Amino acid sequence: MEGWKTLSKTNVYDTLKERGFIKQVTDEDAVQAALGNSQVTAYVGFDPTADSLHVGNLLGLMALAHLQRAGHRPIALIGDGTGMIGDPSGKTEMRQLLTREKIASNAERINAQINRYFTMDGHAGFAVRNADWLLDLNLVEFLRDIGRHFSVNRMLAAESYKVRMETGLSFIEFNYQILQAYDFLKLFRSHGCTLQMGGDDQWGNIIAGTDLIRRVESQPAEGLTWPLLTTAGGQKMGKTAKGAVWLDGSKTSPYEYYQYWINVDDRDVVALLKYYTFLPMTEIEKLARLEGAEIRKAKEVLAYETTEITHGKGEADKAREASRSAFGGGGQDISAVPTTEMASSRFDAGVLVVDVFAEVGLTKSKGEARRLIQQGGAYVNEKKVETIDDSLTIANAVEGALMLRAGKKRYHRLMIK
RNA sequence: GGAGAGGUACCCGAGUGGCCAAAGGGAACAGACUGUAAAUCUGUCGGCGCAGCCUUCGGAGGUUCGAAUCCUCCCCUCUCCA
Repeated sequence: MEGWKTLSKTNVYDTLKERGFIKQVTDEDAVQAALGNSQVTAYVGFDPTADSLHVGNLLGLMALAHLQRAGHRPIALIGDGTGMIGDPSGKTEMRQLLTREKIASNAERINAQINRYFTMDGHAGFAVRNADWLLDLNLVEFLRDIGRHFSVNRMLAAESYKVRMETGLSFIEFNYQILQAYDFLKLFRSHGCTLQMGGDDQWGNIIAGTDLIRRVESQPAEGLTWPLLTTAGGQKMGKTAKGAVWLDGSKTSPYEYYQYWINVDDRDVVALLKYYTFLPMTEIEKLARLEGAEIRKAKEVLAYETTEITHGKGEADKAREASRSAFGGGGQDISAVPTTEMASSRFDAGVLVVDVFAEVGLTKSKGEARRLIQQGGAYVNEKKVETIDDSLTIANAVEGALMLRAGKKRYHRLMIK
């Protein structure tokens, strides 16, 4: 509480608003006043559907971090209880149910991951698991105490269930909202949590929670959503051809992570700087003034800052150097480029370039490698591979390594040992 | 449980005995143009020892010289009825 007074010079609500985090709010004046006058405990839920969070979850982490920086108390709720069911919001079909063990191990890893984004000392901020209170619920009791506050008519009318009304909605999914509302009530009671935040697809679920608290506790609770981000190209934020961009460095390397951000569409840069970095608005406005090829500088800032937030300064430096050296002069550090080792004996008789590209994962198959070469997109040490019969020997290596390139952007280093 | 519709490559979706490795679109990939951006144009887009061969059209069998296409059984999805 002491920290509150010293940190609260500006109202976080305004910060969130100018950075684009506000899409819908239950009661704007009330939320703004609360965040400006007192310490607020707020929560965001994270689903343990995978063993790592991805860029799509990052907005929630950023929002919580902003709150904590302003002296408020963030709670990260890991939905290992609701995860047993699967949130139908915005989905067109039933989500694959995960096993209990899988959810538990995912929750464990996500819990560890969240530490990176804000302090979770149990005091300034912390994580909770809803399995702790959901798994042992007694159905009949629950229906009497909580279920009676929900109107099926209203739930069915909700936008989030609309799509599913046509394709089918299972009973357990239909209950998801009730459980999420119950989570909010639970956190309200045990931790004085009065604000739930989430993506706009969560609006219905959040409202269900504030309504429930009003009904059973006769006290106000608020909710807030941020917009669901799509890139200028119409893609979901954080998705690439290969799938999600993960926050776990072993699933998406810091270098790949950096590359994801530097490759964003020009039109998205400014918005992304606001969402995904802590740079002051004045700084961002300066970057926003860049035009044409200069925009790349803003992208480099974006890539560096985001990589630092998720992977730390050391990795961010390495990724930046690797990126600079790979794309037009500058640094020397190529240690962040994906690397594979290969025994020198393999090179004695010469290895087909096609085999190497496929083996290293630069292409999915040898056929694809052949096509790549025929189309003139395969390079070894920056020299174009001319024919599909080309092979490599020790003589091609420079300081015991080969730099392979597929297309313009994908590099892979081959160490010979 | 009853009646009907359907399951085709990453996604959508044509094809209903040979001309089908399977139209078309989207996504993706490469090249040109660029700024590691966008747009546009061109090409590619199952695998391989690549003028040929192998494996695909929910699964397993069968008919046939020949099947994604016909038959049998099974699995799954959707709609209506109970």
